Amino acid sequence: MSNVPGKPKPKRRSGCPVSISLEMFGDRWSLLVIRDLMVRGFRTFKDFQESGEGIATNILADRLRKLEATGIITAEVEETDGRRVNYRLTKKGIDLAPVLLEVLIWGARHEETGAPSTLIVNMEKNREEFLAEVRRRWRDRDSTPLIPKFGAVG
Amino acid sequence: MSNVPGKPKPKRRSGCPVSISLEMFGDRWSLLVIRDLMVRGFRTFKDFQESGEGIATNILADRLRKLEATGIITAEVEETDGRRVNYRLTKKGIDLAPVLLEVLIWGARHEETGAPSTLIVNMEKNREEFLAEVRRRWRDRDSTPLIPKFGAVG
DNA sequence: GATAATCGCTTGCATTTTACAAGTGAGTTT
DNA sequence: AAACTCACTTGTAAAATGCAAGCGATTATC
Repeated sequence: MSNVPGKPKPKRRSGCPVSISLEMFGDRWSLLVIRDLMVRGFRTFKDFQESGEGIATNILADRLRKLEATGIITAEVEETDGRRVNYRLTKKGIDLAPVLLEVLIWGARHEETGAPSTLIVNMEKNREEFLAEVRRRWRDRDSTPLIPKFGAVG
Repeated sequence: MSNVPGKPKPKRRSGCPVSISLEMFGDRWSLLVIRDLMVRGFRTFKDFQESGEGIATNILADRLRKLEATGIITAEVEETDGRRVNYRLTKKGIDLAPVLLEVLIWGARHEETGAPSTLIVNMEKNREEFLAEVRRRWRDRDSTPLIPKFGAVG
């Protein structure tokens, strides 16, 4: 399964894990979709559309397709309603929880965000606890929101 | 220093720290520049150009400008050579180390990368130690590379 | 059982961003 | 002062994004 020499197929910029990761979710939207699946209990296309960030439907469809292609999420039609497609994080996807948590902490610390500082301080102090809860909810398919939709800044 | 009410300046998509963070470095290149400043000892425009990832010079110039504008890096002309501009991470910039580390670990775990697995396992086990070294090097302005340039996959 | 909603998209088009190649000007070396 | 290095800028084509509208397959309502 290794690259046979002479095959000019290197679509990757480099072998660096950071670079390879960024090729999968290094854009303005992918991590937001993952965030919503992870801590807001989103499951459907419509959920994302109405998330308030204002993602265009074609971009959303494109991102969902790509995230599925890279094995970060799965998509399956709901049994009880054939219109609905349920998106879920895979193990690979839920493993992005530490990344998301660090991004969240960094943003909250260095920018004026809508997140209450007490909540952030709490998450910083109890990183592992927070991550454990995220993972538990994923295992249990528990879709009740863990983190609220932060309001506007100020 | 707070936003005066009535000013219609909300260019931000939402108050979520993740969203705000992504507006600053959520693209294919910014985190690579930060990575190179952080663990490869890069300092100049030319360093980035030759990093092997193949960033175009206009994009690089744009990213450096934006990262400076958001306070993640600083740029100053070298005293001993007026042609050279030295880029450095600010405190805000070095605080992205945990984000980068988690992205690195995730990529190495879930994709076939050029990073030796022993190195990754080691970093996973000693996250804090690794971060402490990154911070020490930043404080001391120690530019010797901490992590090598990973080769192609395979 | 026809009609109207809902859901998850797709399509067309204008705008923005990116990629690629070449060039420029300030500063330095020879 | 000629050649060279460095950090960009400029022009142009290609690709990605944003926006509005539409569409086909369900499902709910009358």
